[in-house]
Amino acid sequence: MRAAPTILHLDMDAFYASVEQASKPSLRGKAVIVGGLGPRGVVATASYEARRFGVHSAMPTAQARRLCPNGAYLIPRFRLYQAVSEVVMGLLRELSPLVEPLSLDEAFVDLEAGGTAFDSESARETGERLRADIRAATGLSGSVGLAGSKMLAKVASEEAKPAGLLLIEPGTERELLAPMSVRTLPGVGPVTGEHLRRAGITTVGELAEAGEDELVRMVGRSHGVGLYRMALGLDDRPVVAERDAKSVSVEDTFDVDLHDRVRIRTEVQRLADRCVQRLRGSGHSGRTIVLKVRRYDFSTLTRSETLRGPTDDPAVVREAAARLLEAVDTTGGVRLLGVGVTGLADYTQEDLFAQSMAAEEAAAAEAAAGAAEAAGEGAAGAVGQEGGAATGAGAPSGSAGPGGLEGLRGPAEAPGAGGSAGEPEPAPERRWAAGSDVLHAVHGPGWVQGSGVGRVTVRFEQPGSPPGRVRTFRVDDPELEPSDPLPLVGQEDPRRP
DNA sequence: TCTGGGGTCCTACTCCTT
DNA sequence: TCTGAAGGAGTAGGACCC
Repeated sequence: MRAAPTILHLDMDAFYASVEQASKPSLRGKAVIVGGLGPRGVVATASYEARRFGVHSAMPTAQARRLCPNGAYLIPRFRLYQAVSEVVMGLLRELSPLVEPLSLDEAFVDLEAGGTAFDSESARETGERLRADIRAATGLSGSVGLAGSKMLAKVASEEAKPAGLLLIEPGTERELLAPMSVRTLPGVGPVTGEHLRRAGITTVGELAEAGEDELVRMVGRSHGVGLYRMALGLDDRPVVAERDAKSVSVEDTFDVDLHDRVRIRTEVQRLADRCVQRLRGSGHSGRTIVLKVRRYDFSTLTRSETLRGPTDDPAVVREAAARLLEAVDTTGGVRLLGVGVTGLADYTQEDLFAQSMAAEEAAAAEAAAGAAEAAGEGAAGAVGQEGGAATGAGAPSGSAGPGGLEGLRGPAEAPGAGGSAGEPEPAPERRWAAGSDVLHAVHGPGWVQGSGVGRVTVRFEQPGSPPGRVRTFRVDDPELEPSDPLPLVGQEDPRRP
């Protein structure tokens, strides 16, 4: 084990909610809940004020609303969080070339490799300076853990929350860990935790006492050995700056279960296209196509197919996903569909056979679809409740997904809006998602506080300004338009009148 | 109104090849 | 030619993390 506590773990406090509070002065000190706002949405992050009401991550938003009815409920704005995260990661890279991001708001840094710390004192100074720099650059607070290993540094930052710093001195690890819950250790979730509890093991100390053989017997070889080592405070995993992605996937949960087979097929095709877009965006191709289906009863199954070579051809992925779907019984309804690609490569060696098959099958499918349409309303009739775009039933509750401003799409653009037959549609009503940024020609920048019955309520304020005033407009007010988020720290927006 | 989305890793099993 | 062992690839499911 390392002698010096020079592994730093940074964890930003209630990151998404804190960014929203920094961005919207009227929300500071208030309960803010960021997550999916649809009927099946869940909480991504709750501010500390909201946590006092019992709201926490992964809780269904509906439950959060019952616990905290007066909170501000906002959709995530991933592009903004990404931008803030890049600022924070930039500060970490000034400390060391060995920075391992775990997510937008968390990272490990090997301070010794960067020459910025070599003992407890210099590590603590570096950690304190980092926290100050982050606050100056973003206005946000982060918690810092310092220890001789990644596992301990992460435990330390968790203990330091919120807005603190904890350094675990070498030699004190076991004493510190012993009284902690086994759930403190990474890799011990609800299932393993319950498993251990039934065996009478609830603390890390009891885990260490149980011994390696007993743990292996209980939770399997790999997990058991790992748990035992962690219980002793042993962890020699290095900080790894570059990690190759191993899979790319997209999935949608629908507000209402899908029953219609045609609609399910269409959604799978759409997901396959989105997945390939992502795949190409990351500069990869992949060899194994995975279809994920969560049924009405929440049971989840996956089906996969491995091609002869990696592909990034949407037609190939679509066809593979469609073949996999054929083997799945969707009777009873489907609440989630997903398409993923694994076995990634950074080159494309097209499976020519698959490609030509795909082209042939696509042509055949098109011909068949044309024939079905010509045959009349039969297929459309089977669509049943999900077929109507007007109700929005069956639309994915994807507001928690990347691209946060999805909610601003008009119904006609929204995925899952349903297949509309050739009739001309009236102009869709503009939708304004709670929390999204807007710019008004007269009043300047603001954000959507709420909308409904043809009205949208906007609060005009920006980072650095005092809490702003609220005004209500018609949803189709031509002077109101969606806009990009403003930086959290820095100059006021010049567009402000 | 129960339970998101995007990942990683591990285990167990089957099938095929050597 | 048949049989069994070993190992790798593919597949499916589950736990966990943020």
